[in-house]
Amino acid sequence: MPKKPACEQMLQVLKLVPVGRVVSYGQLADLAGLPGRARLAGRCLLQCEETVPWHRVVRSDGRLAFSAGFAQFTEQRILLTDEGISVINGRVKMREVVWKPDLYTLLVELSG
DNA sequence: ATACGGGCACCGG
DNA sequence: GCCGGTGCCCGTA
Repeated sequence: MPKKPACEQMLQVLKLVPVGRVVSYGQLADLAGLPGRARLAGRCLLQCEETVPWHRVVRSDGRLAFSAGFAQFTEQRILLTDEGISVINGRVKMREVVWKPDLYTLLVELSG
């Protein structure tokens, strides 16, 4: 795994999250080799300039990070719904939609 | 048992 | 210090 700036590595991982699946901020950080940096993951998405599936990132308990009533909350709900992920009471059912990547495959994809 | 929602500790930038 | 696109504990229903 080549050494890269933290945000870039997390965005790399994020791009691999398949349609219809989600990851938590902490999971994204973990997979990027930055355990315990959940909030950093959120910051990366905020500052991110390229196009990434930001809507596939939610809190570890399934709640959307944005507060209900904010435009981005609605946007995320719509994007997720379009992918077949139902958002009820501002949260998704992690048991059903969380991404569980095969770590070996992930490593290969990040390397080459 | 399970879901909802409030609240606060955590940890960089 | 201050401030988050967090995590997770805990009381309720």
